[in-house]
Amino acid sequence: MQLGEAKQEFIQNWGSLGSQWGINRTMAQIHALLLISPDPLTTEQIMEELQISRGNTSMNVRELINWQLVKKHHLAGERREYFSAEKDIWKVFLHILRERKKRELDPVIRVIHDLQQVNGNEKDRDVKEFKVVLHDINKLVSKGDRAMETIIRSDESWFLNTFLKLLR
Amino acid sequence: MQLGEAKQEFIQNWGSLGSQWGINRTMAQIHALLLISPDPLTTEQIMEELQISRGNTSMNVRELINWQLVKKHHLAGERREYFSAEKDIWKVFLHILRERKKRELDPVIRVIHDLQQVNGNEKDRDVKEFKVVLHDINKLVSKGDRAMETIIRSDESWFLNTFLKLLR
DNA sequence: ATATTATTTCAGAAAGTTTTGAAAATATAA
DNA sequence: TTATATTTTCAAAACTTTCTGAAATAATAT
Repeated sequence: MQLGEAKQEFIQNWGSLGSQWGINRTMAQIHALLLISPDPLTTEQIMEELQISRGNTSMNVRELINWQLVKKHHLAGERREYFSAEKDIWKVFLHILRERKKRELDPVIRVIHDLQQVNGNEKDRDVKEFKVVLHDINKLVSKGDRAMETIIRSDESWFLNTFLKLLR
Repeated sequence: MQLGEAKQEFIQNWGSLGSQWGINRTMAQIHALLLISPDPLTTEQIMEELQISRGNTSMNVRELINWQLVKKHHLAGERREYFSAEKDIWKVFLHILRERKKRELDPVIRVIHDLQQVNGNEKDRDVKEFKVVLHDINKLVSKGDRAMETIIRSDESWFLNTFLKLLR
């Protein structure tokens, strides 16, 4: 397989992986493109490579910057902005984990906590079942939350060497 | 807050959590409804509670059964089928993990492996960058894969007691 | 066997999401 | 300042996914 073909394949796959996990396909494709580019790219180059519009590029690059997966470069004597991706794949993973925890897990934890305050007679089967399920979910989610916190705070070597060797 | 209201809230939230993670909203809502029902429900009851069509109910219940999150009951002297959800939340988590690994991670591992066979001069910056990125992704994904395998094979008590206490 | 009730299927409709592209805003150059 | 290059915004269009509902199929009862 030749490089151009392999790059295309990689970009398409990264894109569909993203969309299966609720991340905009184009956002994931731009990320893939920047990941495998040795040098930062301009908006124009991204548009050209992925055959997408200026607006689409602008919106998704901004979102990638919010996720801290991509950063802007201002080159001396250059009007255009250049963009590059974080290349350390462990950091990429941590940024995504942190962002999704903040956007999704944290709100869920709040809702579960509120719902556990439901009024009702404990002898009522419906109330009992509801409380049991919420209690169990709360226990698991809290543990997941603590695990994520630990991973987010830890560095790669700790995680890979200590945790994964243990799991083996 | 009263029970009815709390149930609705829970179903809505479970549904939107699902859709953020690429799982059909209705499928997640049916799952939520069955999770908090002390007894199995009929198609009719699910349609009524969630205000959805027969077809939609049928398709999503089948999908939940594929994921092993829901099972059918045939009651003696009853023509209709009843459905209930797996209540052990750790098992729910394992079934989802197993299913998504099989459907998404496993194909990605194959693609990454294939793409690493790309031809090209190592001195070419593009080729070099591409290979480095793929090598790094492959390393991380393989480790994630092994971690998931271990979790899937382990039972609750092992995981919660040994691993999570360690992470604390 | 036929009738009755329940379930599944799937084409078209509805709803939701993403993308375009032109206009507005912003930034730098002359 | 005005001109030119670049980026951002957002309404409408295109695309994707999900849902409906009626017809087909299946299962049980009479």
